[in-house]
Amino acid sequence: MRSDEPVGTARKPVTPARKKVGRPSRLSQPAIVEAAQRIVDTEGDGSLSMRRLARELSITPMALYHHVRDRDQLLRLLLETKARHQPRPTLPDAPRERLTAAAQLLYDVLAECPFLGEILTSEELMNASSRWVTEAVLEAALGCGFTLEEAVALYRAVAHYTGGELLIRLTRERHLAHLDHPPYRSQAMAALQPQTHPRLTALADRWPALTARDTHEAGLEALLDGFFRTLDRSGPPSPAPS
Amino acid sequence: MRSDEPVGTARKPVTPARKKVGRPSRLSQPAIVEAAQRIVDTEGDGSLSMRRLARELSITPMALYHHVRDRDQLLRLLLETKARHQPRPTLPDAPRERLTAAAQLLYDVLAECPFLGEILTSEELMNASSRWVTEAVLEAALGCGFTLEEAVALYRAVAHYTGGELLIRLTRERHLAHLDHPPYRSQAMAALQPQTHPRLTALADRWPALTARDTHEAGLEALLDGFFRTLDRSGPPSPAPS
DNA sequence: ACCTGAACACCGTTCAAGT
DNA sequence: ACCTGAACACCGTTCAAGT
Repeated sequence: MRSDEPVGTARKPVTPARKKVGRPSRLSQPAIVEAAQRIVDTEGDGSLSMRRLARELSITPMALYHHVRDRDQLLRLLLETKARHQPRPTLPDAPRERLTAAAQLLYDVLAECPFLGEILTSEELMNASSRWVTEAVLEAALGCGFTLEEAVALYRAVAHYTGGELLIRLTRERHLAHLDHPPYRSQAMAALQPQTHPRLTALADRWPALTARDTHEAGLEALLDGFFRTLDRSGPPSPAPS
Repeated sequence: MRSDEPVGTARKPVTPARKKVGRPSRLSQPAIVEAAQRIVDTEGDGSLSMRRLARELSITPMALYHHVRDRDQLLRLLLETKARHQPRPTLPDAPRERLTAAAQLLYDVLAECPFLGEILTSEELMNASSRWVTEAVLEAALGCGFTLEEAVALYRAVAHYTGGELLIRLTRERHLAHLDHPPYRSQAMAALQPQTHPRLTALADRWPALTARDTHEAGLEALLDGFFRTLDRSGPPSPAPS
């Protein structure tokens, strides 16, 4: 609920406490964002076009451009609004657990945004995501004893890992949904020659089961573990052997 | 060069050793893919549309659909061709170094594909990427003593991390290229309140420098380190404490 | 079998004009 | 200031017809 970020300002958001009481000029940035969210929820993010959105609001497509610079800005607005209204759980106090929870939070927040792939096509993940999640991860990392540089590097690694996982999973699900011909993977797997791809062919029939498992948490844990190893090395004595 | 995968088959690739000598019916899947690659190289992947491609080949857009099922297949074809022709360096023999090199290879191969984001919108990274890279990572992981399950989990974590990094970096660069208004990040950063976002505001001016650094290898190393830690725990005695 | 032409159902955005 | 209408320059793809 707190008004946390600007983002808006196509020209001027204005909204001067309402005109009087009559018609508050109908259109407003929040109203647009809300309508956009409605479309995404009911028809999927593939249906969210400026024209479709205008139709939803019963206005001309061009009217939108008075409250929003372009489609990119609309998508960012959408993600930020979502992130702002996301519940903010209290994180554990123990440093290591706090960091894990904060990193997991990034996943949870971003997972709410099926149009994430489109955002990525227009800006970085960190900008797109809500700043409070970033803040939580940095804070937790510093609390673990990482330096500023290390904390930022850690944040970025977590963001890349998380973003990659989500993008791949989301698009995979979307794709499988409306598919008539058998998934491309089956064909590709079936055509592998054992002599050039021994492990893949050996794995072929178990691959679907193996990749269906949710390994996000395990991978995240490994990633954080790896960063903690560098901490252990530099933290105690021993001035780095090699 | 070796013909490694099928992928093709819109209806039938045919190409019956050439008609005789006259005109080999002009259009062919390889020719289409090559033209597409030319467009991507010279005009960027944003320009690669079926219509633009048809213009490049001086044919009707619809003629393409005789050799390629749809735009999705064309993109996959493009990535596979690229991956197939990519040099295949000999990896080090030492297991750990071999795994690191194989994982790095995934990055190198995928980095060659600016249209990667579009592929992701249509299939998984592993399918899209060349199978030989996957094979190399699995082989290296097994050589390190991981089980099949662990090796697949490791591969997936590496793929997600790599995919996320590349997607974010690629789209960031593309975006910065044609940008008139100041990047969104500056605005967003400038508007942060110190009381709610103390570390981010403290970092604000150093952020560009910190995020410009290439931290891919460090993060990858950390991720692999983390997986090796689980190995150390289960490998020697001690039947898992908790 | 391979290709064309016309059409369908869309896009994001600019520009000039209305109130 | 806020919105409309018409237009520009595109998309991917289907369908019926030509050779």
